Amino acid sequence: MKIAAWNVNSLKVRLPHVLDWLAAQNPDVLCLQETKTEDKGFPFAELEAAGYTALHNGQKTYNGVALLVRKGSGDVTEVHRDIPDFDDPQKRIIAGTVNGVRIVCAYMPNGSEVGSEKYEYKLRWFAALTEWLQIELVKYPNLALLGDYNIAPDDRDVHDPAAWAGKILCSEPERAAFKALLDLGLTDSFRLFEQPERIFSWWDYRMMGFRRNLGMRIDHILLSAPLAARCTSSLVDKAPRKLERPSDHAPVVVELAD
DNA sequence: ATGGCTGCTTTGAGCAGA
Repeated sequence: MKIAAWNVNSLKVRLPHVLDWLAAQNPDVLCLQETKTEDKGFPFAELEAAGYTALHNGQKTYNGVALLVRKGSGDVTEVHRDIPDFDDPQKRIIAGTVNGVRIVCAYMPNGSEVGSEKYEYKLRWFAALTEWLQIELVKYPNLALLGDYNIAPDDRDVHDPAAWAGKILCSEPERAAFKALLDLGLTDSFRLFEQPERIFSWWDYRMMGFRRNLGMRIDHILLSAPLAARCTSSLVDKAPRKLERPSDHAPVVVELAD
């Protein structure tokens, strides 16, 4: 089973890249972040024609997440939107069960600047997510949490750790929030394998960030223990970042043995 | 050196992203 996550930074703009990537990679599940559209305007028909069932939790202009599930990979059941008992108008979560795997697609808050109101929201949001997943993991032992975490968990995940020390995406409270998810029994699939140095999943559009590989690894696939045991690969696919008018994020992909 | 790109918005300067 191949599952992936990709922050597309507007699905309207990126649909051709998404369709090409689905055709080339044939994933069972692709989780999208930052669709930036309401259901009205979401390309259900185009994705259906490409062989994927789409489930969307969207809003106008900002945020928005979607689950794309390949027809033939099994039905999507128990579809769920948003963090329960967490009052939040921002559409950041969609979950569903596919082929016995609980897929939680998440677009974590950016946080803007350490100490800002948005930063406080980010930390509260992570606390609510963690509390919810603790319960979910009892119900769904085979669980994958994937998406744009907006956290670089380690200095290895930052192109210039000294420059970013204590800054947004790298601050200690954010890294502690990431670790709190690991403490639930989840594993960063990327670190299950030996990886080359300086692998990132996001590069700033400015200053030729991609060409100079000035990036951060902030998109992650966390797996519960039974899924980590089945994981045979975890990587970042840089190819779509090289296309014309790319998203600033690249897809992250794992494969699970049957 | 606080810019730099890109996408969005009651269409055009301002916000947000990371």
